[in-house]
Amino acid sequence: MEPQARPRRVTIVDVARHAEVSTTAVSKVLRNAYGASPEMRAKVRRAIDELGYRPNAGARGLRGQTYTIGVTLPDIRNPFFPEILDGITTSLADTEYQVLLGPGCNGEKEEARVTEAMIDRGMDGIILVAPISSRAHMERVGSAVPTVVIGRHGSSPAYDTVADDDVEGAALVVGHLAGLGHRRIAHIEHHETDPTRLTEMPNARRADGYRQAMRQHGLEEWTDVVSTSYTQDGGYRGTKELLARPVRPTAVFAGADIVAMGVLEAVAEAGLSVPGDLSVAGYDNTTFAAFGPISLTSVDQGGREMGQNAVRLLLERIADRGRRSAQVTLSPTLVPRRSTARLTE
Amino acid sequence: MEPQARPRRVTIVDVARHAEVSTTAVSKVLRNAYGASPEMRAKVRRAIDELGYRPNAGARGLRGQTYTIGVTLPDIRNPFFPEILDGITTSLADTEYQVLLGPGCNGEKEEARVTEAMIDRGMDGIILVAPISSRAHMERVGSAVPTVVIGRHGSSPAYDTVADDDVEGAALVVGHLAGLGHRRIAHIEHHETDPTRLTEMPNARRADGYRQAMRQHGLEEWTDVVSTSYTQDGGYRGTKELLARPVRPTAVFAGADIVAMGVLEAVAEAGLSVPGDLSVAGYDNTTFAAFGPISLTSVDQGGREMGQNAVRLLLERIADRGRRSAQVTLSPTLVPRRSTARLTE
DNA sequence: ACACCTATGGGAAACGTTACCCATCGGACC
DNA sequence: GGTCCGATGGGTAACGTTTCCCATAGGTGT
Repeated sequence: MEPQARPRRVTIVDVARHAEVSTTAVSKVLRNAYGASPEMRAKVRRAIDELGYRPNAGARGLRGQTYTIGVTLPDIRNPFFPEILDGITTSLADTEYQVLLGPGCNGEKEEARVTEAMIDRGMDGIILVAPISSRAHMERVGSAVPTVVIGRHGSSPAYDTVADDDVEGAALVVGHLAGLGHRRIAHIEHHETDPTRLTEMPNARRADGYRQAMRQHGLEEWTDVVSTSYTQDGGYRGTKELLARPVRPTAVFAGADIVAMGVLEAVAEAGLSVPGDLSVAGYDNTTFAAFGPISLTSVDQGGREMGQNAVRLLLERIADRGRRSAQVTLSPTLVPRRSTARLTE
Repeated sequence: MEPQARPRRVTIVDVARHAEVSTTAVSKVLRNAYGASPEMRAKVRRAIDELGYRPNAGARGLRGQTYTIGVTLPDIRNPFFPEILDGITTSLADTEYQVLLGPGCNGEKEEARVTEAMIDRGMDGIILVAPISSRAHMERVGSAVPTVVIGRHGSSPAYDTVADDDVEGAALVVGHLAGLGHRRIAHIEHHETDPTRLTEMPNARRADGYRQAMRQHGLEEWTDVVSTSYTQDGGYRGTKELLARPVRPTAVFAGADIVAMGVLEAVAEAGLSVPGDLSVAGYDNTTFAAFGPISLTSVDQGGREMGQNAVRLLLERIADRGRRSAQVTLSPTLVPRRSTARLTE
């Protein structure tokens, strides 16, 4: 016996027929639009329930909205992003909108593919989390669809931004370490050359903030920056380099928790201990940092708040595409843990 | 100055006009369909490039496919899932399909919301990763859209499955620990009561495999299962309970790496050491397990292969919806690391 | 020279929904 | 009693694409 023909999905026409009204009426009820009496609404809703009708998003998108928000993440492995995502999904939980994520895109080309795909699929809004795309590309996205960029500085009329104050975050770490008596505080940064990225990318701001803070604490002569990348391997390589210095640093400020993971790995491999031989601090306050046996001092960006703010801005912009673009900056906080300790020498 | 009216997106009609052919012809070229001469194809492709045309997925979906594959994950924080995802995206990289992820859904209701949303959005296929939904719900999804379920046993005509042999995986762990001289090997499982889930869920199979293996190694009298959940907190609570036993186990088999994280946390808190006082093994071989300072013995399920197999099955089923459902089972392998050691007493 | 086939191109009707606009019906107001 | 207005309901043309089918042209075989 052949599997019988798939039953056609129930459409707005079926609902209209069943409720003995027009499709227009059903559409009005669905969208809570003006021009439907309470009795009408009740009748239509009953028909919808009885038939188990669900609107086809593609067809809706052809005329109006798809009720879908796209979110891109650069790397699904980075434990910071789930926080942001939580903020986004909880803010959107009791709206009609549905969140869909792009698969982790680790290159500029992949990121472009995903954003294009989202535009093609008629997303009502897009949230780019820590994108690496060029400003021009983000503006193209923003001019096609309401867009909010998380974790990128620099304002554009084409999109809104939400970011933390990375300079302040770096200052918190340096201040904390200096307060513990450290002077030789090194920093591992993500290498960056492109001039606009040097202004906009958080990693560049953190490195700047580190340099400024070292100066302010009179530690300029100990400024020591290793340029690798914001990955575990980058932290590993950077630490190898630092440990080979004639005079070793006593503390390392890793630009991200994921970098700190590499630092801890290299330190363990060298037979040294944290914080005994080296204090280590990260950035992002991921679940990894909070994990007991690791207990990494880190900077909390307030991922949930970032997500919530992004949603707020996005919904505002969906409601009024003409409004001026906004930039939200959040203050980071330091979360001291056991990976940093007073210098005892 | 008001922002000028958004330029209408270029459509197939624009392309047809620009290439001086019919829209039908353009459509044929887009889909590599029969009935277009090489010259026609060239002409149309040139027009597409010149105009920067991109097909509207929603409109396509109304008649044919949307070229979109939906993937649901139960928890974006679990570091096992990125492996599977990598397998999926690389397998799909040079096809026309685009992957979109549902946001982490930690409950049966959330999972249903996401799967429904994906069906509404006309996904051509859906991959459910480690779903917690009832079998009935999965069959509903499978009968609406080609579906592959990863990490769930039990066959259904409505969908294909890909899973590892959890009984064998548990046996690998027990065999490894027994080989190191351990006898009091405890297991932390995810609590399960629903009868069909007891057959289908990997956690239940692992617990079964543990019991069987203990018996086969003549260690039945030491069988000790603590029932919490597959979360970090579950591991923490389970370990607390185990450490309070009059006679403590010398080894713990955590049903998942995320559970092992909780185990390590509780052990550290109790001032004990791993593997000195307690050997710990996990399951999933996540990046966390591979992390040097942790170095957790774990079972590798071959996440990438799972993802690749799922895509293969899904594409087959999209091509032929009538074909019989298939079940793929992969063999797990043990990855011994420093968290397990020979018993020295 | 004729019928017949194949290759190529296009016209037009879907697909499911929304937006625009018009029709109708009471009741309020002068 | 006539006019006007607000509330309610529906008809219909989009939206951008694919699919079904028909038309034409040129070649092949007899």
